[in-house]
Amino acid sequence: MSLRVYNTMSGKKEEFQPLVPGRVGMYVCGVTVYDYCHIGHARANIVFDVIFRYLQFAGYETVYVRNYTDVDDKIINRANERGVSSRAIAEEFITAFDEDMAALGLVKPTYEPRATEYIEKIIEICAVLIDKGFAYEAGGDVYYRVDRFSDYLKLSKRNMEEMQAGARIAPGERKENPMDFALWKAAKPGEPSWQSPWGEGRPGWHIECSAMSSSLLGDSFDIHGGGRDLIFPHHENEIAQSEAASGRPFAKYWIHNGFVNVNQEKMSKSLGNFFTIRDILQQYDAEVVRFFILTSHYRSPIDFSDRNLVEAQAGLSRFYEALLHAEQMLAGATEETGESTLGSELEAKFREAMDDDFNSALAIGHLFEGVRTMNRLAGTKKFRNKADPVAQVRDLRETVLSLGEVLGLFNSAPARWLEKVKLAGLERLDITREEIEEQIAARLRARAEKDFAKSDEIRDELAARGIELLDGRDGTSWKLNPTH
RNA sequence: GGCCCCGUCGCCAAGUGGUAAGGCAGAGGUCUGCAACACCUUUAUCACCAGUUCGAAUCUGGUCGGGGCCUCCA
Repeated sequence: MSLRVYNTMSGKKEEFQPLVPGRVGMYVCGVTVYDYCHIGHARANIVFDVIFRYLQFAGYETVYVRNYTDVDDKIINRANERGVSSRAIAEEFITAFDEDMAALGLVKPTYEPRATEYIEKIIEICAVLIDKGFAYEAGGDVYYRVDRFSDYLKLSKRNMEEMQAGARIAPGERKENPMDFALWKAAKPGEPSWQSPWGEGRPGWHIECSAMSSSLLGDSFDIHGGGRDLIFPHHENEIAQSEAASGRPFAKYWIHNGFVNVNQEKMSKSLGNFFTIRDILQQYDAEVVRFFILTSHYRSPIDFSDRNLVEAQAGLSRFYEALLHAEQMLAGATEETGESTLGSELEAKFREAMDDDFNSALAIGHLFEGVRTMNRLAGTKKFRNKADPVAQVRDLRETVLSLGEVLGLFNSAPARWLEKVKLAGLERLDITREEIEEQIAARLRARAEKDFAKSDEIRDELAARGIELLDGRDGTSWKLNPTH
């Protein structure tokens, strides 16, 4: 089975064949660093984090580039509002971004370039484009001449006439055509600027990605990713710049992730349903957020809501509880001679799912089935003395863990993770662990005296407050009712 | 207006021609003092209509409903 990916350019799933066999170059548009990241950024970055991990797992030597846009109108505006330099704003939010991504458990890309580190390359591309007639200078600005690039709009499949009907030239711009876009902007007072053949100025938004991708991955590379909203104009313009400048095809596969809605509505500041990653991690475990995102296909829209997150937590807990149980059962196992093929069977299904355009939702479905098998085996009578079941549970546990690693899941020690989620939930329920333990002790006394009425009363009271008691061989433990 | 996407069990969500994965919730059972956990069993013909086909949730056309992009945006 080989990898197939959905390519926005063709609108179809295609056989994945990298330019150089066994190697992949992937460029993903990062963020403009002027504010904290929101749940939408979390999704995009988690999606490409998993694609990166899976490509490596599938044996591709992968170079992953994700940039920081650290010079931009929004950064400048924010800097002016606060009366600090735009560089200070950029630094502040690059640090915040790094913290957020680390909190979400993302691996580091191979390269994380900043636009301002590639000014020379940007100027070079602008000059080449002017040379070739694809761009022109006007009053210190440099614009891309859209009419000259016959493949323009091939990615977004839009219609030039229609687009022009609605396009306007903003005051101060000196465009030949309203559809032309800025490659270089003449400096205004107080703005960060660099010396160029056209005077002091700064790069436009799109050119930086052309500069960084060609510098780090070459003129042609395999995968270019980002959110759906970047298809037009950003990615369309990148294609126009890069292909016109190099005369060679730009990215081979275009991968775009779907949006995040909040309670069925588009997320926006005006609706007040705008959540930063920081907000969310106050309330939910990072792995729950990741799990939630990966249980839908990356191209589908997803709905961020309390109900959905609570469900995700219940699902992830099922994995950790099974992992914990398997660990405990294995700890006392005496048989070492059994055999198992269950792990490799599970891995084959997992690969098949992920090979089909990174279908993480299906892959997780297979993992759930693996968990059920594992639970069933570990629950058989005299389990510890049975050679094959012991080997099978051990095999499944290791496989679930290693495949989970590809998705960035199950990284925590099960007991610790379950404990952490439990304690976090307690704060919300307004009950302390001491209180619960006192109640458990009281109930145990009642049970010892066979006063089951009292015992049940205590249990029901706790249940009403969201705490479920579990009587086990080694005494009574408790857990939170996730749907309480 | 242009381009694009979606409508699968109470909820979430896979499935793009061969007769509907998985999770949550629910029901019955095993276990349990009774429960919970875990396990077993169980719950859909895929918005609607008309076509194509031996055969369609999957293809085509239409209807209804929802959403996105077209201005900065993951």
